[in-house]
Amino acid sequence: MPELPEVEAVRRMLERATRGARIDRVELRRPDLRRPFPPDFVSRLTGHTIQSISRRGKYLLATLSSGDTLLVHLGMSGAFRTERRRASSRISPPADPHDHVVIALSSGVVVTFNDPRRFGLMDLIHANHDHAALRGMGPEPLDETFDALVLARACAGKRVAVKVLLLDQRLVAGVGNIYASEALHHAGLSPRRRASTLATATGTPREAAFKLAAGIKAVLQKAVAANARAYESGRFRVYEREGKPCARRGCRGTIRRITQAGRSTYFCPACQK
DNA sequence: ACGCCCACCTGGAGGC
DNA sequence: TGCCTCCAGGTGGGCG
Repeated sequence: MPELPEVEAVRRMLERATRGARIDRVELRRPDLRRPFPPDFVSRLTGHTIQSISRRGKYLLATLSSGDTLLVHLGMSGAFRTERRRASSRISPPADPHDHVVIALSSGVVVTFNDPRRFGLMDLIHANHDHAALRGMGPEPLDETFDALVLARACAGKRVAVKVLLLDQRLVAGVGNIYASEALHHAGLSPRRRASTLATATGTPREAAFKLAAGIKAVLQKAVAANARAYESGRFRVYEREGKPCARRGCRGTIRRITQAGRSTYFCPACQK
């Protein structure tokens, strides 16, 4: 469940479950996810302590006592679960064929990474180095560094539909297909609108840029506060609500689904202009 | 640089 | 029951 709010919920869970514990054992059940694990992956994790878990966009970063950072992306279907180690076995049994990585901690907690589609990613970043995946990533949408001005500058001159541009992690980090639709609905903007219409030619924000920046912050903030439980409860305003009435107060529109850049977009033609 | 398309991989849902 | 097609929340490479 991997857009910013879902990744943030995973971060909180992992931080509670792993912080301060030493990695006693790492088991790779296959040689790769989306890409192969680095050759020294297991040895560079084993014996080191997890100091903190942070997040950048949709990436999780575990800072280790060695100075290395474990980088994780959940892809489309990646998930972590944690459990107390069984007294009888050193490591949890291979219950699921998609349990690809099993990490046993000194605390007795076992962390398992499960990912059926295997679009996930794990890599190690050496101390004081950066990583190609994080280079060029846009600002955190919930930081003050992200606002209408930043958004407008990124939109200026772009002919692409604004919804498609929102999926570009170089513009803003962590927005995916669900929250792109939700943010545009919140802002009352059509997903089909050209990105360039949010800014003047020189990148000065128009009214729509203020609305969209606020919409992105509002939907993400709300989802983070709810610990990203909206997906399970189906509590979105437009996402997967094709044919249902628009949830906006006073709007009599019906939610439509269209395809943009090969992905589903949901919106209300009546109140999103 | 930009915008578009496709591939990566598995599983679930729905049609016939 | 089975077989087919389509769809899914992400990313990145390649093409014109």
